[in-house]
Amino acid sequence: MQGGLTIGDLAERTGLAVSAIRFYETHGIVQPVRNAGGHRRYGRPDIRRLSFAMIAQKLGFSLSEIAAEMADLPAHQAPSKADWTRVSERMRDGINDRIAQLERLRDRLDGCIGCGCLSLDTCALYNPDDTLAGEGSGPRKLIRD
Amino acid sequence: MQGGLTIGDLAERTGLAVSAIRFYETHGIVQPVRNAGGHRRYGRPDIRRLSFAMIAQKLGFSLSEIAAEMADLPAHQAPSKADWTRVSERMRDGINDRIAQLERLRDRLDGCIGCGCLSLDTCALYNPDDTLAGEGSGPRKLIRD
DNA sequence: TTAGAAATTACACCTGAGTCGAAGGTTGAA
DNA sequence: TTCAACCTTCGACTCAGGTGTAATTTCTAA
Repeated sequence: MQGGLTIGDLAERTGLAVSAIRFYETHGIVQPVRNAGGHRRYGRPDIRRLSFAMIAQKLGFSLSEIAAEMADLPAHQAPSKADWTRVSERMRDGINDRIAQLERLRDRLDGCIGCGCLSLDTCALYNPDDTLAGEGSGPRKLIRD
Repeated sequence: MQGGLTIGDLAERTGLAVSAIRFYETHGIVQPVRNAGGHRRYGRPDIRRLSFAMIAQKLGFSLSEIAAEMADLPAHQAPSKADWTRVSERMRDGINDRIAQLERLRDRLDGCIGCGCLSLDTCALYNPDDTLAGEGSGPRKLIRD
């Protein structure tokens, strides 16, 4: 074992699959050192880094966004209380934005219920500035006109 | 042409790519007939069916959900005003659910800002009943304990 | 009639967030 | 020393929602 947690230990402690932890490594979320045999060895702060990433994912952030957020933090070091506060405030703003977007959409839909026009030219639902699914890989072609 | 719109006509009228319309067909959203040469021929109601699908997508529904919704409606027929009202009310309910989910999440996060515990055992963010991304293919392994 | 536009199919490829399996190497306790 | 358990890499596969390409056929207007 010689200093550090194995990937299996980390998987057990975080509930993540071993494969997922390796995958997160490709995104720079954790950066384990290697022992003589080439096996990954993690520090205790990595548990917290992964916990952090898991929560951020639940909040709707992509792995790339999470990695960008974590890049500010020193590798091999757990996010401090101040770090967590700063990042979680940014997260809350993101959630609020999404709520507001959905509310605007719902209000527009309310205006349309019972209308049934579905006209490409006049329907208010056709040209919303904000599209729900900026996430994912939908049709990139925007509806023009 | 002999009766009906070509897939190109439909693409032009809806703003969708021809390839996307064919893809929607595999999901049962439109069901064109074929002419003697094997080309797809659409009716005018299909414009409305596609418009309907595009709006529903914006509202966050998957193609499968949309197809299920459309299955109630007669194929080759435009959704009537009553159909549209019924479906759009269901959609609004879906949006409201998602807003409520996000609000619960935000409230929990608010409770955690400044806490910084990130403890697997005690953090309220770890075991939320509702996960933001029920969509997509995230880690299927749930966090136990 | 004939050029060329538009249609057809089938298959490969893309992102994101992973999972799974094969084939082989390392570790650590008895 | 042995041997199971664990680890390594790499590539393929998943799912959604498509896009792009190739080879071929059909349609339409001059």
